[in-house]
Amino acid sequence: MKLKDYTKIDIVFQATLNLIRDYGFSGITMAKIAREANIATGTLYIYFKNKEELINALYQSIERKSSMRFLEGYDPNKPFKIRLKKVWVNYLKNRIENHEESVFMEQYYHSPYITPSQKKIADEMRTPIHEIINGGKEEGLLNKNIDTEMLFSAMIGFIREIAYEHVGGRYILTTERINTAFELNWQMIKE
Amino acid sequence: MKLKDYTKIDIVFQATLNLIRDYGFSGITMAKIAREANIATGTLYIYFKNKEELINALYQSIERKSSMRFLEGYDPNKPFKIRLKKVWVNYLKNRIENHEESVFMEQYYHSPYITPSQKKIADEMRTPIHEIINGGKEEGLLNKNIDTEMLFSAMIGFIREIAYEHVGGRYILTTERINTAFELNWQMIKE
Amino acid sequence: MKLKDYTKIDIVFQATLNLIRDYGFSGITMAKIAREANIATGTLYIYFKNKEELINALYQSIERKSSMRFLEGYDPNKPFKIRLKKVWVNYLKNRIENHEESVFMEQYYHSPYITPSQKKIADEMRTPIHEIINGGKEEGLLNKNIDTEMLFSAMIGFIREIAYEHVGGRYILTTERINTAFELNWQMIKE
Amino acid sequence: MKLKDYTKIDIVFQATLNLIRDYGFSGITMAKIAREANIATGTLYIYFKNKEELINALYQSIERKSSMRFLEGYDPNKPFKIRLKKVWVNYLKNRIENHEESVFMEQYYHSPYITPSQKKIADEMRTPIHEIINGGKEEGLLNKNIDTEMLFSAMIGFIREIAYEHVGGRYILTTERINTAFELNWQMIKE
DNA sequence: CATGAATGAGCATTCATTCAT
DNA sequence: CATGAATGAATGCTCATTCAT
Repeated sequence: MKLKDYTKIDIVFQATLNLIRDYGFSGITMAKIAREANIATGTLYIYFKNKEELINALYQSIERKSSMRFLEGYDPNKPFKIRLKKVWVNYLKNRIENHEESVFMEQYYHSPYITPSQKKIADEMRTPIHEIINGGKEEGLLNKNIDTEMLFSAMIGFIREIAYEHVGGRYILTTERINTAFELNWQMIKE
Repeated sequence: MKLKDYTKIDIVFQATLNLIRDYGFSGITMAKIAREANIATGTLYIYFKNKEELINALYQSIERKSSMRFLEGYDPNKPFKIRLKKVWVNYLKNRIENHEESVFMEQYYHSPYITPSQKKIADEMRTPIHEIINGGKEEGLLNKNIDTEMLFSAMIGFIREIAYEHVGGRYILTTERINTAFELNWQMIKE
Repeated sequence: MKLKDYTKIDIVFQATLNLIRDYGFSGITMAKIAREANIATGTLYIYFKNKEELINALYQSIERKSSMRFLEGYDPNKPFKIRLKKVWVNYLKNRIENHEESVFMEQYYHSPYITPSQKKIADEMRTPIHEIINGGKEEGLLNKNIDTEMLFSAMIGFIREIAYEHVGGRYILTTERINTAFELNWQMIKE
Repeated sequence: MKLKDYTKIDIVFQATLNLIRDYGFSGITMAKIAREANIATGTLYIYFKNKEELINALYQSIERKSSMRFLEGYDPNKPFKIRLKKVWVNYLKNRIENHEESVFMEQYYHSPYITPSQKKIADEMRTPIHEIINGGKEEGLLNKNIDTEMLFSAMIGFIREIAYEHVGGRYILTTERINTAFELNWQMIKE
């Protein structure tokens, strides 16, 4: 018997992301996904009950992968600013190197596919970084008078924006510029 | 010559935005738009050659309207920080009060409907604010060593983020919080 | 505006019956129905929400039509045997002249399309004839010792069977044979 | 040579009948049959070339089995009426106890699966009973003036009808009612 | 033999667009 | 202008059949 080939799932995910990159979220069809993944349409339905489940599974896969990337190389013993910069740069790199995924995530959030429970999970994804910020406040390094949500938004929003500028070719990020950006952000949130 | 009923066009635009808010970009159909606007599907094709043109016209309408909103109450004679805050708050208010429009704009940017020429126009929409920033630099009030694009991103990204948090009900903005946020941003970019 | 053309519904019904006659109940598809009716597939969905509703509407239409045919030319003032023969012959003629409808009805009864409520309605369709039989019992013309259901079955089953034989070309009914058949049935049920 | 596992074929047949009972003729798929029979879809194709052959084989199996059941306990030495009643009751019992088979047979007869040659075989299945009737005529016990086909129809149609009523729960048959029914039929056809 | 993953033609249904009124 | 019925290509999905293991 031919065994289920689970690597096919990743091929399908990548095919879907490619199509979203090229045609947008509303341009994807099961037939296009199958063609891009070099499988038959029917095969898609072996691995996913329907289109909705494919999209949702892709979302969860990306969420899991990017969550892991945020903490890559994170060393809890290093000083706070070093640790924060690590996460900050990881997040920026993730948005740049996996730009299609980021685009997908944002479009998914405003699509009919997302369910309230998944929306909640997406929202909760932020808590690990909130905790890092709170840790910084406790160490007396971050401004305790500013709500964590606001400090978080200041960083996340900035990163998102410069990542988009970079990917769009309007403002290419160099190591120097990345360092500058982080310092700018640091000035903003530090005590 | 009798002019076309432009009010009806606005009704169609609003209907489309409502649907995108409720069902997402990929959930809209010409039939749904017509029903939501209380007209016949055929009537849509009197005002718009096809779906693509409807979407594009909606985009341009929103762009025009929001550009105007940015400079509402802007007084070139006021001091720089006042002027900047005016634009800053206008931008924030626009994102909150016309959230559907903002969602549409971002989804449109990643849809098959946008053309390269419109993408360019969308990108150029940023120049007025760039100019304000450059004015601030010339007055010696903003950090000249930081690229305008970066200062711009720091502001725009932050605003976008807290607007989303507010609309999503996760971090409700009060006048006080808005003031705090602007001051935070100001600390970041000022000389 | 082009008005809804309700004669189209009958054309669709006839097309469906033709297909069931030629390919059987399990051989019908919406595309085939549309082609046979000389309309576009999409048009079917203007008149029927989906395939199930089309089938159900066809069922109800046939039921209504055949109910009417049973009592055609029925004169309540005529003697009982004459009246019974009228209904008996009407039923036989209906099964022969509208054989496709009869085949459809029986297949429908054993299909996934029928709902319990419609099954009940189908069952209740028998009551008018039950009442005629009961009338005959009261007049002392039919055997009171035999359950109405049984007398009913004896007639209906016989008619059904000879109608099938006739349509299948195995035993062609002439007026004489029909008369003989009715007399046979009458001998069976009379007092 | 090892014989194919004929038990498995019977399991498949039973599974198919179950599904037809529950979902109707148009609701059966090879996958459902396989699942109901607790085997893999591929296995079905070891025993049957394709779906059509499976259906046809099921038909022939049922035909063979029910033919045998008609003459169960039939004793050619018994008096005619006893012999006729034996066959009559056997036929009734068969329709009741193997209701799914009966439903299948009738649906099959009006399906795209049946071939003209099989239709002929199905029609010829009636001859044994025709012969019994003719025997009765020769013994002077049945009405010679009535065509054998008509006498046959009067019996078969009646039995079919009361069997359906019984299975449908509308008119439950007891031994007494069965006896009454046979006597009714006998009155109708006897000399 | 047995399995069930893989296939792709075919199905029910939707939807942008046209057209008769 | 306005309508909504009509169209048929396209979509999501199913299913008989094949095939690698």
